[in-house]
Amino acid sequence: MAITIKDIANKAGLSPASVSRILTNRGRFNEDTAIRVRELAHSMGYLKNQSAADLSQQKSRIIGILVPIEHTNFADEIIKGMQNKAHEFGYELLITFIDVNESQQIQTVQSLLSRQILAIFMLAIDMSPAVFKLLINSKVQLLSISNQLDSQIPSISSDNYVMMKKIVDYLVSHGHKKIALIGSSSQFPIVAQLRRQGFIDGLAAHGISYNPDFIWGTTLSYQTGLETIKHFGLPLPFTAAIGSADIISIGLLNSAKDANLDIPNDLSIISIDGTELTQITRPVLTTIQQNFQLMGELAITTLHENKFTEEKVIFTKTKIVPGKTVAINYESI
Amino acid sequence: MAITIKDIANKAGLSPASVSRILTNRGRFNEDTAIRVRELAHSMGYLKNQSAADLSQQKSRIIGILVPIEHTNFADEIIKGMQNKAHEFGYELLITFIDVNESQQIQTVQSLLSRQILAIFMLAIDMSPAVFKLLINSKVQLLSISNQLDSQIPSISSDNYVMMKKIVDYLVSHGHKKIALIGSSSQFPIVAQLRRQGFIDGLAAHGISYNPDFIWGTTLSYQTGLETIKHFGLPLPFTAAIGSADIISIGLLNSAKDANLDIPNDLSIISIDGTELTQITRPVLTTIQQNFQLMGELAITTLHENKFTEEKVIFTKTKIVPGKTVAINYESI
DNA sequence: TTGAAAGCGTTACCAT
DNA sequence: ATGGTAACGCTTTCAA
Repeated sequence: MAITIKDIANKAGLSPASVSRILTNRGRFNEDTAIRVRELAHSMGYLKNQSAADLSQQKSRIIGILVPIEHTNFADEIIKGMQNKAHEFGYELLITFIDVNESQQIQTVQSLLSRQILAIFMLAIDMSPAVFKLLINSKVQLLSISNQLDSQIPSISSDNYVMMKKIVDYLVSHGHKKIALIGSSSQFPIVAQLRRQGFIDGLAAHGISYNPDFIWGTTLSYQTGLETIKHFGLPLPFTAAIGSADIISIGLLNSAKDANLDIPNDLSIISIDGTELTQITRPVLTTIQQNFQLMGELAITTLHENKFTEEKVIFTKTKIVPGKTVAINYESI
Repeated sequence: MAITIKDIANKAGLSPASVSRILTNRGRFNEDTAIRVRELAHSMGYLKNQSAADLSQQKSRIIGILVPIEHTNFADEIIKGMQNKAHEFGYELLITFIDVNESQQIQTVQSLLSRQILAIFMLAIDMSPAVFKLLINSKVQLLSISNQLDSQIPSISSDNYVMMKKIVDYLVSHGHKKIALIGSSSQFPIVAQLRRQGFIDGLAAHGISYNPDFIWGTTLSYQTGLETIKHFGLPLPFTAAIGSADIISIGLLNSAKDANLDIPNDLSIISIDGTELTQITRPVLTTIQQNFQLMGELAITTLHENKFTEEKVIFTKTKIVPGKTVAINYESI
């Protein structure tokens, strides 16, 4: 049987109430006895029973994190950012991987909900309607990170529309006019829509009308990148391509190599995300880097400061990190 | 206020005890009333308060997973395997990332321990002594995955000694006699020791005496791989190198490319782990693949069947997956 | 098959 | 500053 507050109270000649106040630093108590109690607790090897505390307080300090099981590597960076701040403010992160199986999703979410969770953060996830309903009804604080969902649910992400315009500006300033967007042609997530619109508007701002065929590929996968060259055939009808995720860009790079293309002279590539994965390719990828770690930190601090009622949509900055995969296109100049 | 068992009991004209028995499928009850109660619970939107249940039972179904924050990507595969089985048996996984900061490690472990956890699984982790002591004293079931610790603690991993001999056999059968081992020269983890010994004994079995200088690199990092060529200088004194982790092998591959070496003709590379990362390089890496997903599944099933008292060390099989980075070394034939 | 009641460990209110 | 005690929601033993 483990040591309880009662045991400490007995040994200290105090009531459980006092010990509780001291150990949680709540309410009034004498600092001298406090020192004694803390000492005692430590020497007796006391460990708080968090279930009892949660039950008593009808709430916990747990934040549930939903991560897609096929998670892109940037999820780790977001979690890292959250972890830093969570530790600082005394939150616990309950990380759960969810897969596409809806019944499993529901079970997972319910098991989170049954612990009087403080909030649920969703990483790059598009919910199925059933799960969505479950979450909405649960009244816990929701937050979508690196993706935007319903406008009701607060989100932290990059401004995908603006980001895409920045990318187009960058490529156009390097002489590119025929540009492809790979991996953002699906209807969901909303991020894909925003990116498409930013892409189209970005081109239009330079007086370039976009070619619908150049928006291709539905999934953010290596395979999508790998199939790009084959899909369009040689010679490629564009001089630059935007990979909607690092793993796509790597696939694209590899398929270009397999087709004996010279990167960046035969094809310029710029990658969205800019995780460390982009540093291990040859040539090193030019990217627009999202600040995932900051997203994670903001998620926690904003929750902690209870700011989600005021700010529904929070953007973090992106920056272009030049690598060796974008060349100047002299032909069009 | 959320719906409780009492609310259901009232509405059903039963006692809380009966409702509890029905909802948990424990003890005896009338199947007809059971159907009614389950129906009622569902329609009222009942959600079990798990903290209360854990408190009452003085235990939980939570398994704590400790993952190094700089985790290699195979951690995801292990977790995936665990997740499958955990779902099947009704366990909850509480995944926590721990970093090198010891005080943070202690806090993390304590927060796990304060939830009457069922077991703690450690992924590729070497504990600091303080944390180790904490865990040992806690009496929870411990398990080390993909690493071996103290012989007291059960582990699931590949047989690193045998694996290394297999690698050596493979390289020798391809005509290599001068072989380097990159990234396993540190004292810890124990895995590194086992690999070194397997390497030395594997060579000895072929009558090759090993060159201590060829065991180089302490960390399992990209950087280690990247610095290998520079460290040894050109021409390389060996014809084949073993990367102790995929990320090392990729670094090695890149530094070889940067030095204008022709892989595999100027240098053969074989990588340990064989995660999907090895498929996105050019040329594709030859690897010895560990079965991480199976490790994860075995972790859960062995716990579930309470077999850890019988079997302390469980090995999963490894297999060589040929890529394009090992060539036959004709010179030595 | 069902119910009453005690108990899990902590917290918080109200007294003192 | 400290103590007594009810309460949190669920489980379990024992009795009916």
